[in-house]
Amino acid sequence: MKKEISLHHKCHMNERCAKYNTCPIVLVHKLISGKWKILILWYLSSGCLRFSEIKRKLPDVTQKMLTNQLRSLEEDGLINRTVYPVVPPKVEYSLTKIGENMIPLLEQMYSFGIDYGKRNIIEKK
Amino acid sequence: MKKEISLHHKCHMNERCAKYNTCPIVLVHKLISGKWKILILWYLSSGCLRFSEIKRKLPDVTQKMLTNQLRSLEEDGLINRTVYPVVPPKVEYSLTKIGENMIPLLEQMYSFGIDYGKRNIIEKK
DNA sequence: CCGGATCCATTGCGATACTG
DNA sequence: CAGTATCGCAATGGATCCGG
Repeated sequence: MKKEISLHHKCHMNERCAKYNTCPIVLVHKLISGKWKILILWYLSSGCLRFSEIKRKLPDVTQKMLTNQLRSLEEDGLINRTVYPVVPPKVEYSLTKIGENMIPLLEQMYSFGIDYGKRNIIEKK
Repeated sequence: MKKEISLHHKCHMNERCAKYNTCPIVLVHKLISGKWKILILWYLSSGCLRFSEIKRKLPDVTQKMLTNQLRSLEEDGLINRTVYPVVPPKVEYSLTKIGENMIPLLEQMYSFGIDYGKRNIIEKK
């Protein structure tokens, strides 16, 4: 652990992370720091969902914004978008192969969330 | 793994994640989805840094935005802000105990970033 | 009906200048 | 050095319309 930290402690100055633009953590940051991306990926980690189903799970997001986020995730190769030419229209979203690799990360976020919630109760927030 | 997924596949509908506002992943999302939070936490995971040092590592962030993000992280109990009453002013930031619990998560993001980068090279992007 | 595109009103953010 | 203050623009939300 200590050793792992030492490998990046001079981020932007060592061989693994020589430049800001090629730093892996900067890359991940760009992928998931969209306003709703983590939640979208999380919901899709259980299986594919329709547009309206995702929207229902995200009460605070506007339709336009959700469309933007889904398009961005699609461009980054994290989710698939499947359009069924039926009436009424049906569009399904699912994780790509690469997107599925993010599931352990999402699971760990979930665990941290539980831990964080407990600590904040203890520390009376 | 499959079992773990089954525990949240009805997120917002089961006992662990009954409501949007109490869902652990929503909580984590609020903590780290700020425009620069992941990167700030990552840089601080190697040790405390001064305001100007963080700024130097983030060429694209404005001073105002960096201040906002640091204040928000402080409010959420993820980082400490230490002011030294000297001239010129000196302010240091570091992870709190809770913030340190996020380091494994950040390490996993870093690993995913490396993996994602490799795959995109292979798939000629 | 569903997914998405369009038109404004509002908010947030960046650039710059200024201060303790 | 580490912020605040101010202003103008770009991103965002809400309502509406559209096409299948």
